[in-house]
Amino acid sequence: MTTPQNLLTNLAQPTQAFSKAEQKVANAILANPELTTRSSIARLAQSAGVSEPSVNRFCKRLGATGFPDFKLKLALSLASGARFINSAVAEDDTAPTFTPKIFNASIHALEKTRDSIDPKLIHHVIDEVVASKRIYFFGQGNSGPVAQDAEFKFFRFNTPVSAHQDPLMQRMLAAASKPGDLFVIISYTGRTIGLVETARLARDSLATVISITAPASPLARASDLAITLDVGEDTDEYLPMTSRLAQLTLLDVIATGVTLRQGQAHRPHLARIKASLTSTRFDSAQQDA
Amino acid sequence: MTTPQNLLTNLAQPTQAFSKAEQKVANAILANPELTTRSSIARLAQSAGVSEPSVNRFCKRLGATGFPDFKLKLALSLASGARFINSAVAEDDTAPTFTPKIFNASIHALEKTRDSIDPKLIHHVIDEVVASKRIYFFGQGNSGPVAQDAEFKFFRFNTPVSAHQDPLMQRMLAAASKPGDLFVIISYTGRTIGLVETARLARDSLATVISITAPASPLARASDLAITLDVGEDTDEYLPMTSRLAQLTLLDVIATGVTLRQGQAHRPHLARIKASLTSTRFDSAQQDA
DNA sequence: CTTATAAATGTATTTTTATTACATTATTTT
DNA sequence: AAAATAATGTAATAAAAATACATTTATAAG
Repeated sequence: MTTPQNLLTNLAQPTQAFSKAEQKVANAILANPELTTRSSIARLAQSAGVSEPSVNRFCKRLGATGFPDFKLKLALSLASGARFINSAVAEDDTAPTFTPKIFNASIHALEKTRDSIDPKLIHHVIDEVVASKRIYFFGQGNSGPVAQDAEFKFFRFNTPVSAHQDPLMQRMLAAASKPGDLFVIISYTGRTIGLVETARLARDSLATVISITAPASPLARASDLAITLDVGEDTDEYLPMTSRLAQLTLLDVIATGVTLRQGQAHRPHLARIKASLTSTRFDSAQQDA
Repeated sequence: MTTPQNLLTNLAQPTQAFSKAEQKVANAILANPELTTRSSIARLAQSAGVSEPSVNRFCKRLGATGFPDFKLKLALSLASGARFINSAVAEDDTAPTFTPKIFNASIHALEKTRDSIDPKLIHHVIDEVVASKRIYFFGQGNSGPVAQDAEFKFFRFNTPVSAHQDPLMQRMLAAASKPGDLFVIISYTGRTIGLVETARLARDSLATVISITAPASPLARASDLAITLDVGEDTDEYLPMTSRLAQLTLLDVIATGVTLRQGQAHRPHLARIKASLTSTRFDSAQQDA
């Protein structure tokens, strides 16, 4: 997550204090980074119009132990798609250019989330889910569908589960809750007033509240456990979505954890659900997703 | 998307017809692939207990032009997280081990989708969306929340839009449709009987039908335009989800395309929506997602 | 405007690394 | 068991990279 990813972007930055020869090398690499990863030092030196030791020095200056190590890091940096990550969609983009940009932004968000998740917290969350007698998923606006998706996922377990998007219903359920009830509240900002109040109501009734939300937000503070997602810079000013993918994947992680915890015991239950769906299909017993 | 990703997995497969010396090389690499990417051929030969040419031959057998090329491909294969991709979640996994597995599976699915999307098709879809007078998003089961998410995304445009999960409502709307109506039908399998019939009904009424579904499925055939997603091997036998992420991202791509197409004209409309949400927040005008 | 100094770059050499040609050893087939 | 074939290793060669050192170029002080 440190050097490799930024190597290419580093090269391109005009702020870099490169000497003349080094700048030539940087330009030659930037002209065709892909090729550089398969070039010899002699070839690159020639195409840059400098001597071989200059290339070597360039590599060392950028933190590599030598030219081969530099090539390796360059290849890694290319593979991680760093080229696109910071490039927001622009006015003059067309389908072939903005499509990979959006996918890369999503991929990047998932990578970031993956690397920032604390497994111990996940473990605790799974504990709570397994211990609960009833689960409610709450979300408003864009997070509504995420809550609904979670309902489908968790329906597979024997614990009663439901998702709600209506603020009034959420409030009523929270007020009427009791110990053993688990509320999973999803909000990107963690600042939606209704949801924060709902969390407080539920905790007043001694129910458990887990939130999937922004770090240090009011909702995070109002929860027993908060899984905080900082998907970061909204380069994507048009329509934020990456956070939802992170939320969905996170819920999948939790659901998987619960499945593993329950072990073999619940397999028949799953098979029954699957079987109940086959009649609605043309053929193939595969699950709609 | 071909060799690099599979290199490591290839090595590990016992089905591979390796000679004795080659097997030793494979084992030595598998013992520490990360180190191998930075090793010389001599070092690897020694740690494998074979001669240098044996290592070289091994590399060529696996499709590389030589040892350096092999190292490059190996590094790439490591970077893409290939290690985890085919490793399904196992019974004895714990939070620290299955969490990255699930994230990697999702990331892989998005990468695969990104590389398989035809921008021309996206372009056509955007054409249809822009040309439509009314948009309906249909999904059932797990695809229901996806449709709902799409509704939120497309609500930002001036075209009336709604999402429906109820089969009866879907059927009624399709039957009552007219030219200028656009139906976007989301189904992972493309075999849900109700949705396929709905598509036919809509087309009978001269409405346009776009589906996001499986290749060569009944639904794909019943649509005017079909964006087919083959997220592939369901290693993830527990809870399929990767396809939904691909669908969501794809819808985001389309929505972005529409935004770009409409250009500046609709900016005030967006600003109005954003403003209407601020009063429901603790502070910060940020958008819930 | 020179001259000392330091920085940057290149040349030539050495060292390391990878590949090839060929000999030897195992393995299979008849 | 002998011939043929495949597999592997040894030794030589070629390629690549790094180093030491010379030369040039730039910079600053007098």
